Amino acid sequence: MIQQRPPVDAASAAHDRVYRTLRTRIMHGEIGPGAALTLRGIGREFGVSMTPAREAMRRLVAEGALQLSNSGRASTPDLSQDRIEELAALRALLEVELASRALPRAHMALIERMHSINMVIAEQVQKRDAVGYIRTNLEFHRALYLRAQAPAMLAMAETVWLQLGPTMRALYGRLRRTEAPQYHRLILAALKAGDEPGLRLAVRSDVTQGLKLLTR
Amino acid sequence: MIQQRPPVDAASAAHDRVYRTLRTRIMHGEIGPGAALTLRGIGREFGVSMTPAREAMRRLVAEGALQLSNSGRASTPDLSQDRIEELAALRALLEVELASRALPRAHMALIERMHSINMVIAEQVQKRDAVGYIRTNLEFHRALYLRAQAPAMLAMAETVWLQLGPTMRALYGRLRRTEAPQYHRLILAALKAGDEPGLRLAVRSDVTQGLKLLTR
DNA sequence: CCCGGGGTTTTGTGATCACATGAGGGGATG
DNA sequence: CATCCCCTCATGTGATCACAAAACCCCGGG
Repeated sequence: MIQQRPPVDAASAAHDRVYRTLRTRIMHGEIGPGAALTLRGIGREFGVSMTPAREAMRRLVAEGALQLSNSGRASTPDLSQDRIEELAALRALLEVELASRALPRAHMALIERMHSINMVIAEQVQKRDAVGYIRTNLEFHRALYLRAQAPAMLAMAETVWLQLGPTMRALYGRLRRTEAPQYHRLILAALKAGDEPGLRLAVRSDVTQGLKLLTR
Repeated sequence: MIQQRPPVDAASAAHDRVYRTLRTRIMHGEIGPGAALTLRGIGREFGVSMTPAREAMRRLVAEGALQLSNSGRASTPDLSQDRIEELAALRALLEVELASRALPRAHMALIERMHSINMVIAEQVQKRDAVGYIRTNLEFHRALYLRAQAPAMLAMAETVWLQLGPTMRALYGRLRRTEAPQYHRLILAALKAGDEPGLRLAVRSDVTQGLKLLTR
């Protein structure tokens, strides 16, 4: 067989490329809940052998982005009601803290950038673009949390997003809304005012609102 | 080569056995910060090839139990001061919530079990058994948090424990204490009294006390 | 005594293969 | 028409190998 040897420049390793692509796909809700993934299928799609595909899959399983059946088959998780509520509670816990830590460092440039991101969200809601909505919504939150200077905490929050990805797709897919999330405006207002209690409440409301639509 | 085929009974898969063993070792502080691990070394120790060793290592890296150098070498993390403080804050955030959720379900049998675990901790402090101390201390906390019925949250807390494992070893190794942690008594008292604010404060104090010894 | 250079060894990455097992489908039987 | 069984195929697991690069070591020069 032809053995080509691409450079192993850390970030360009095959397993890492596969991992990042799949991770983004799952986090953004491009894959619905319960979808199955196979090692040879992934390998075929990315033009690699089973080895890097397996490493990427293991990593995603470790982060909760994929579930393993008792026979080793991997699929995106189909979360129970309890699990969804628990993950929403985790989002609230982590993101309220992140927002709180970011508040003193949130200058006008950041707020303006978040505002423009929110405009994009409004467009995507109009266009019924569920994946774009999820991606841009996460971008909105991440822009704020990056200012918290708390990488471990942000990583944990992203892990929760990852676990909720496929479920969020199912949620927003059936959602019939025509305007951007109301709580984003509250978040922006609290940031401008330097109002920490208001910010905490607005973030908590924003991250738990989606859940409400699933439980009823 | 001799190809022996052990049963693949899910939990008995080689990569899983390697993973669980290493995870326990790291979480309990049996490995100091900055220790390097090699795929062939792990394979040799567990009598397996590089393949399951690699999967176990990747999984541990994904959970933050191991760091990857820019050339792919794995080692236990040597945490910066900021990182330690952040992880301590995460412990506080998660474990206070877990304790709070466990409180209504904490009956007398649990409290007695936690009390007896605390006795073991006192013994291990006497014997200067750092690893035993860490292990039993985690057992104390886990016994309580299991009652919270929040598996995702507990998993996150354990991930934080895992990242702090090697550092905890370094910490308790240099610690010269002769009695069990004072805040455990406060936790037990608050549990008996059903005092939620007291419990939250006691847990927060307990998980952040160790940090204080590192920062001064 | 310190520092750099070159050769050797170790190490991670990815491909390929053998094997056992679980899943899926088709046909026979009630 | 439903149900169960068997056969086939697909899939995960683990071993082994080739290769490139990083790490290490030892020695010579300053």
